[in-house]
Amino acid sequence: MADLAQLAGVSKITVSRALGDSPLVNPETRERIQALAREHGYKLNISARNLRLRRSHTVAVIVEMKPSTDRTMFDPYPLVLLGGISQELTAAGYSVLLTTRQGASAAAVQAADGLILLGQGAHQDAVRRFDKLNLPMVVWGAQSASDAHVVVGSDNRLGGAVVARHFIALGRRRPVFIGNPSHPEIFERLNGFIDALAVRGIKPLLMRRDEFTVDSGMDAVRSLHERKVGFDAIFACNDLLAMGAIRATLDLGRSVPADVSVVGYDDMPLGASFLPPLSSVRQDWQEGGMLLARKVLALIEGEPASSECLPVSLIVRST
Amino acid sequence: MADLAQLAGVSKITVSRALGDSPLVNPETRERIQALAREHGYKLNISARNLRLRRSHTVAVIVEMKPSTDRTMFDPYPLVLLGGISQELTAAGYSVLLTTRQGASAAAVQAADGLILLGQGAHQDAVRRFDKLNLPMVVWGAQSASDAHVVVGSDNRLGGAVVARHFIALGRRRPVFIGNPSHPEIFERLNGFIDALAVRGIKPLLMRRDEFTVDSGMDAVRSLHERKVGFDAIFACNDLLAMGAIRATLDLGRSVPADVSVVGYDDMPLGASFLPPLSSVRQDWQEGGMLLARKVLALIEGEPASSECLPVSLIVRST
DNA sequence: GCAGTAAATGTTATCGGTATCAAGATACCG
DNA sequence: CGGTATCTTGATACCGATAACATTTACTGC
Repeated sequence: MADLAQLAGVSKITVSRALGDSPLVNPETRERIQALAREHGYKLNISARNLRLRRSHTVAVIVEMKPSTDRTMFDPYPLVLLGGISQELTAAGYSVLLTTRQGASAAAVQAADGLILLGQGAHQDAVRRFDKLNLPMVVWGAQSASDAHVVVGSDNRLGGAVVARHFIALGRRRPVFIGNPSHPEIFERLNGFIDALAVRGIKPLLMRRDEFTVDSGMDAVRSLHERKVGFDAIFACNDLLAMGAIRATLDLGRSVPADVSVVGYDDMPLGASFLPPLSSVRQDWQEGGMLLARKVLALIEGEPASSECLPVSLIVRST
Repeated sequence: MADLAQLAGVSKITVSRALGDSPLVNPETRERIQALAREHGYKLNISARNLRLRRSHTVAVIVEMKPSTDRTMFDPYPLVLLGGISQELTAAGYSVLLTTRQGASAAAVQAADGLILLGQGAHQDAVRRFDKLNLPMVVWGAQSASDAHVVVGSDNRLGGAVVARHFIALGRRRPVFIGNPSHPEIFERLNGFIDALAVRGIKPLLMRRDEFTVDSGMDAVRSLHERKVGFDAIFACNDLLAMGAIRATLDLGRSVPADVSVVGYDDMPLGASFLPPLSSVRQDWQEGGMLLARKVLALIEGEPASSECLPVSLIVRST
């Protein structure tokens, strides 16, 4: 910048102002300097600017990424969140620093202006850990009573309830829940499910399954059959599990949806093409991501931001 | 840091060295200073360090993200690339700055030490654009003759050839290719397919389909049927297309694989659970990501790095 | 006892921008 | 014509770290 100043015959600060489109500089001077900058391929040193402004215009997004078949944030679906976040932050002139839990100690995270945490961890441990950084922070996941921070998530409790009511309307009496309720989100779905069924005095059966795969879903239904447990409705907390459950049910010679109703969760694109087309609870990840981004930005600007729960909708197809 | 220095009764530079575990400071002093730093919650200012060291320890990853049903880098599968990249960079103490094409003008990208470009764009336009930044750059995608930069990609040509040989071994005579060859990678697959078939004097039929979805695959096969075109093998350049193709084929009353062989691409997890279990070409995205990361790191360190082509393997299941 | 060496710490300059305040030039007012 | 407001530009300091070189201290061997 000093060189550029000399070339233009002005001072550094004038160059700085010219490049920043400050109204303080004479339009002619500005044009001249900007032209010179382009011509010489001048590029601003972002680190220097960050230092001076005490702002990095960067938000760190921390994902939980375990190399396992367990439900990870790097699985296809929650990732759309990232798309929403990225879109919104970019529009506001911010950058996204992508980090994993392990890598979050990497220096650059500290330089971020804000933090978005995807998945608060089994026991909020992640939340506590990053709270120490003392940065504006927004968390994606299930809300809990004791939240000191801003949480954005979809209404898992409602998701469970909607499915329960659907089953009730169909006259189902022996519903089964398949999934792993040790994930806070899943736990909420289960609770919503249970509570809404309780209104009619129905108690669902919990089939705990840790893996969110087709095979796991098939296995769950086979296991029900072996144990000679009757059931006429299945709420799988993920579409893959639902697909597996449907397949196993059909294999057992029972009809879906005549004998057994099945509803999945996430409404993944493939679900509509599944045979039979899968009914599922849809949550708008994209919108969730955008909301997360807007909330951090607000916090960064010193404005208040509140937790928020996104609605979900039941997509009824053929199961 | 100045405050910390005063607290410890030493100079700033000693603090800097102590926190950096420099062997130049007395171990006792170091301990004392580090303890003080922890106690007072001191955090290094990364921007200042970046400025001084002229290094950000950050690599920008630029993805192509269009909000469309077209094959985007934000689709589930290529995203595993990001996992590999992230893992490797994190291990090396680097951070990942995630950017989209549009957002790549965002300041922070310039501060990166290196660039990873996922998808070089229809006509290498993206490559040229980011070349101007004059940063160490590595590109994921298909190699072309005129590459001035480092390209890492899986061997799409081999992928096509492997499928062709598979069909030949099965005695197939009328193969069809479904996909959109305007993507460089797909174009390579098609070429490998064509060339390997040519050895036996077989010419495949190209069914151009722009969307990589189940519906699109079904549509392709129906269209073949309507036009009364005979076929006994289908190579779909993506698993979803393959699934759709299989479904439509079965709907037409023909058997898979007795009448028609079908092979997909990507070997997505769901493929194995599909009915019938899908044969597919597998590429190791994770490994690709790690390789990309290692190459940029090498370039950043001033070491040479060469383009590389990852092997693929045909997973034969039941189709 | 003293030169010589190693260990520990300090002084100063610097990375490349921007905020603050000051100042010169020009226009406008009564 | 002095005084004030506006426009444009500049000098200086500063953001918070580290590199290079300087200095002090302790210890060694003869």
